[in-house]
Amino acid sequence: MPTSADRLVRTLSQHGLRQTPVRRSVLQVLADAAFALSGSEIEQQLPAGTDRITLYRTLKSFEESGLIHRVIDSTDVVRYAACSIECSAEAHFDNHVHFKCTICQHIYCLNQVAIPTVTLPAQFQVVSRDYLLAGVCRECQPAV
Amino acid sequence: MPTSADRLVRTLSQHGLRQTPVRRSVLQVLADAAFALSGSEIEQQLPAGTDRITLYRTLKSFEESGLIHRVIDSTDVVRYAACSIECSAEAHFDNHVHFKCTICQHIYCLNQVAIPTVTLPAQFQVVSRDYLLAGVCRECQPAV
DNA sequence: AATACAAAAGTAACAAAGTTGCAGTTGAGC
DNA sequence: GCTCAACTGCAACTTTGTTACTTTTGTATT
Ligand SMILES: [Mn+2]
Ligand SMILES: [Mn+2]
Ligand SMILES: [Zn+2]
Ligand SMILES: [Zn+2]
Repeated sequence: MPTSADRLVRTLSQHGLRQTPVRRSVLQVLADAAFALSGSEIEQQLPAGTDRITLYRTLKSFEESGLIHRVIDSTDVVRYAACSIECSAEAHFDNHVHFKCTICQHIYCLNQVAIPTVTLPAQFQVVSRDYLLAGVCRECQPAV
Repeated sequence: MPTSADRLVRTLSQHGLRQTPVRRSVLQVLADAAFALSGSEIEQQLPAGTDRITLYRTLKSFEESGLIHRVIDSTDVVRYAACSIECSAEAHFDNHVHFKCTICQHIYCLNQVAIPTVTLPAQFQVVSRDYLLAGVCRECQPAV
């Protein structure tokens, strides 16, 4: 059976990326994360001394290669989550809704909830969609 | 008939905000804007010498008072647009879709297009929604 | 296994965006 | 016209991200 490390190696090579310690660590962190993470949140979970600039470059190439996707927020902080299906450098298929809890601040990928479409005024040509909900998550509901 | 300046004064006082030169200028800029503007874009349109810190504080209180709303983006830049209907400190009613053109980078408020709702897994309680489309706008369509 | 080379990492310097603390100024109600 | 909380202006700082350049390394080839 393939180990977790095997899977990392395969994912990187399938997307044409070289195997390096930083890349394996970053991918591991994002694959294990239950929520979308910001640059500094990822940095905190990496081996001490990992270079911040290299991290940003890694996130950029992961996003371009279709390993991760950006999760937007009503703040100025960009977060990332691992893509769950077969995204590639050619196209992302992350057509799902995101949910941000206003209590714990966690951002969930609701992979099972597709973004509904809208009808637009003529002449607007849509290429991608983002749908962000804010509210109170499962964990933060007041006790019944 | 009420002038543009009269309207600014009324809007500020209706939301319980004091009349100051900076506030009038910032509100004017956002009311005149066809697109959502970032902090520095607003700054460029203000009288020279207007303090950047005061601008940020003004945007914060305008947002809290319901004069303007945040427009999110897939970048780390926060933009603002004037609220079109009667939002207040108690509640915003900006339930419309936004559209970002990948050519001209302008972000339109599609005030006439309501955000469609989605059905969520149990226990997620929704408080607000954001819906951002990206693509090519009217102005940037290739010639026919 | 050694070689070659592009890709990635590391380092430093920098820039943009936003925040905090505090002193001074002013709008609006009395 | 006083009064004072609200607002402004300034300095210093933090966080996030970028650019330019040199060194190291992963991988394909011999
Ligand atoms: Mn997601
Ligand atoms: Mn809007
Ligand atoms: Zn929560
Ligand atoms: Zn355009």
